[in-house]
Amino acid sequence: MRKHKVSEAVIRRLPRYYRHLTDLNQAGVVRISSSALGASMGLTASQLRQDLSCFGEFGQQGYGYNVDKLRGEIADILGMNQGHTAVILGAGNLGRALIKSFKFENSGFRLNAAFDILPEMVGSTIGATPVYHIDTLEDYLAQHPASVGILTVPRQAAGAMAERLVACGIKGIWNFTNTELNVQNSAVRVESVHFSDSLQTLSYMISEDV
Amino acid sequence: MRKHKVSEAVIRRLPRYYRHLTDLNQAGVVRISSSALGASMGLTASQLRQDLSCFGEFGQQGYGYNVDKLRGEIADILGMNQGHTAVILGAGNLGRALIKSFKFENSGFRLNAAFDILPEMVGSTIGATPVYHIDTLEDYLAQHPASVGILTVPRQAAGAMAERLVACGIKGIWNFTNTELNVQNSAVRVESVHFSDSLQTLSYMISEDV
DNA sequence: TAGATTGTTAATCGATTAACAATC
DNA sequence: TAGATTGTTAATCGATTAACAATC
Repeated sequence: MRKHKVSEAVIRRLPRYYRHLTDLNQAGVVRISSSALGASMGLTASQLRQDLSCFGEFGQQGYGYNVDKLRGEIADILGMNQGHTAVILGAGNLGRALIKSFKFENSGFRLNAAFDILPEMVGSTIGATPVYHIDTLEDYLAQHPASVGILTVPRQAAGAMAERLVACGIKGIWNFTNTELNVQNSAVRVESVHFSDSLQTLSYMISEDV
Repeated sequence: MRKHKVSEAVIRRLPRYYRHLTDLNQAGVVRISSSALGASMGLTASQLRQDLSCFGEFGQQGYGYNVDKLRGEIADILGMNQGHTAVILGAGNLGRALIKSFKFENSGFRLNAAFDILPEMVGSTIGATPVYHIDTLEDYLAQHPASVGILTVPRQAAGAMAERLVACGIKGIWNFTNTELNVQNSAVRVESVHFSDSLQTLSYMISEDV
């Protein structure tokens, strides 16, 4: 499906396309042109067509794109239909918020289990997610392989936990700790959500010139 | 301080520089060259020097950069010393996690208040942050202007809440709702944290070609 | 059919990298 | 002083935009 190496800029726009197409779909819109979709997203029609052309031909001359079909294609491209699974390490405030509120299914994931170290957490259930002791991580993953490990542990624990996940054969790490993880195994992909980077960027944008 | 229009790519690297310099500082490193810092971050020395040159001259030939001084300069550039304040709208799971765990001070912010609609939340205190009823938002902000409004409300409420914040003269919105906010007032900057975009990007990276 | 809109090739623009004189 | 490393100018590379033949 991927014709050649796709640039990161393109990849990071795919989830946005998917989000807008989902909205359009729910609003009952059946077809849309590249110029209409682009305009609503602040992109040129050219860019949108160029982006999609990395993966195939999804439109029809004179008509545009079928919203539902294109949405499905992008879901496929993003790997949302590959039955990915996840485990989360750290059931602190942020971990619990993700477990309780984040819709993993909407991104094609199933959250299998959480791991923590606190006796009062271990053995409990958050939503439908069981919490196990972090000592049992290796045993658990050997039985139930996961695609992604989510890191919501304290900063100091991040490196060690990442290593253990990699050793367990995880494919990707979704990193919420405020560190740059240096994962040796280059087959393992790391995607970080850095709250402070985001807030500081906003800070720059609203600040007075010094 | 800013010589000309600085590209977004450069701006988004600044918080990373700041983070690495903070780590170096805490590790007791006093000076660093552009090539050493670049290498540790996966950037070329050229890029790093080019980036910094947008804002001034912070290094010394034959020596490199003083870690602590450069860290301070970047903090200034990011507006971290401008006494920014924030209020948070929505004290649900994610809102509470941010209130309890996110170190606003480390990014130069003070979180003044939270707003929610639930009777059992209103009047309480989370950490040191008081929770008020959302109906009192306008009154409160008139008394205590805030630089940034943080949106951790449900998706459906996002648009209306954004409008109210803008009407109150907020400068920026830190958006955690899974929507693209269409803020009319172009002076108001929106910075979004889209969890699902991030996870879907990771999904793409770990997925098999279709 | 005529109008609309695609996918793609070529042109432009911007960002990254390389090179080097200046100098600590 | 000699070696190291900066800030900046020029060269390269990549991403975005424009243009257009193909065709629904």
